[in-house]
Amino acid sequence: MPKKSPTKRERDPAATRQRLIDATVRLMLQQGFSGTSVDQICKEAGMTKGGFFHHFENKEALGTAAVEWWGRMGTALYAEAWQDTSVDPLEQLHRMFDIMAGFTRRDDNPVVCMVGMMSQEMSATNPAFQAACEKELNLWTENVAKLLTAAKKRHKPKTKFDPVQTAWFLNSLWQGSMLIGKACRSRHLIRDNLKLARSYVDGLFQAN
Amino acid sequence: MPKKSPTKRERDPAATRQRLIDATVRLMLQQGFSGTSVDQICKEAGMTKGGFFHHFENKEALGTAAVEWWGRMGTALYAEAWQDTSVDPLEQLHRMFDIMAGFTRRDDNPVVCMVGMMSQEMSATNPAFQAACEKELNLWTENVAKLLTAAKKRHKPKTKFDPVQTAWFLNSLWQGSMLIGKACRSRHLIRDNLKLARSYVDGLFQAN
DNA sequence: CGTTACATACCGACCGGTTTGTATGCCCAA
DNA sequence: TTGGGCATACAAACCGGTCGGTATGTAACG
Repeated sequence: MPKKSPTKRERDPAATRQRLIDATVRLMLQQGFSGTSVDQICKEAGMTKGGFFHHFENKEALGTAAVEWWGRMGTALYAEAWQDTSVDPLEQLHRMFDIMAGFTRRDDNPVVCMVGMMSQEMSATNPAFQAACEKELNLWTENVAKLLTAAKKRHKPKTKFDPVQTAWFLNSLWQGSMLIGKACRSRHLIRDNLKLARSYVDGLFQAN
Repeated sequence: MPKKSPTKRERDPAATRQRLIDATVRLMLQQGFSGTSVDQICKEAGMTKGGFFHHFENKEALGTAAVEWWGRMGTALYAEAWQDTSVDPLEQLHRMFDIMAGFTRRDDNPVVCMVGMMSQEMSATNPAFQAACEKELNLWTENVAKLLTAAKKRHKPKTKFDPVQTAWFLNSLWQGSMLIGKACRSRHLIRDNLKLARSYVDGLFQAN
């Protein structure tokens, strides 16, 4: 936060560190973890190798930092839907679906999840990445499960269902949608799946 | 199918090629594509670099061959459910879910899909891989869509639904289940999702 | 049938370039 | 002046891919 010299190049280690993470996220979403080199990351961040290894012990540390940052950014994006407990929890879920559908309308970057990518590529061999990904996936699921539980209290469920199990169901569907959307180069497919997911959730409860 | 020498045959190029593909699949399921080196593949297949590049133009060619082989193996595994058109198509779908659930009970290797992994890791940068993965995912969806269409004729649908769209929904759910199952090291989760998927499909049609 | 000529299958050393990571020193703010 | 932020230079392993060579199977020809 200290800003002193207006002209000279600023030394802001926290910002530099974040620049490295941003660059990593940008590159990893495109090429995966193994496919992205430290040199490339440094270049993207306007930094040299020496500077990089000053901030991160190794490439793996950067990877976990990137996953954690992705998780924080994600919860921030979903916050609008998750945090406003004044509205009907079912409405909160609807808002969440709207946010997810909104991702498909942003042309700036593809609809992908770094956690999902990292899981597929690395979690079988790298325990640190596996744990980091599991944590983020758990977080998402917990939030959705909470909403489902709350919705269950407000609305009579049409049939019995377990909120946690259903939340994992929705998370899986979401991750799989992004996966297939990427392979088939189709945002439309993702949107269709979200529609079906929405009506699936609605169908859990009785009308009105 | 040329079969000449009845005795032991040292040189069997087709088998050698397959050995390389098998080794690739085995390693890639664990470490991904970029994470697996040609040297490693050769060692796993009991082969040398020179021999390898006699059979495949480059690493990418091997990758696409592996994806194609995975697709063929997959359709062979699902064949029992997909091909027996004598039974009720809804029953065919049930059998398919049983086959999928069966994957979670085989302790020999984790419940993962090479196409899904390849999609996440490579399809954004490598058009050949992207096309290969898209093709295999399309195949799976087409088969499921066919069954749903047939089921629609035999049973009255409870509400309107598009078989193709629903097939993509199920494919996404399946891929996402394997993804999350890997990250969370849980076969149980996959099984739960399959159960929900099964009742989702059942719920599309009227009872009886 | 036997020899020769050639194509195919495979080997393993090697190449240029890239990888992650280290050692060291400059530069600027406190 | 001192210590943290960052750059330069370099190391050592590893990468995909090439190349010369060898072993083996096959077909033509006498």
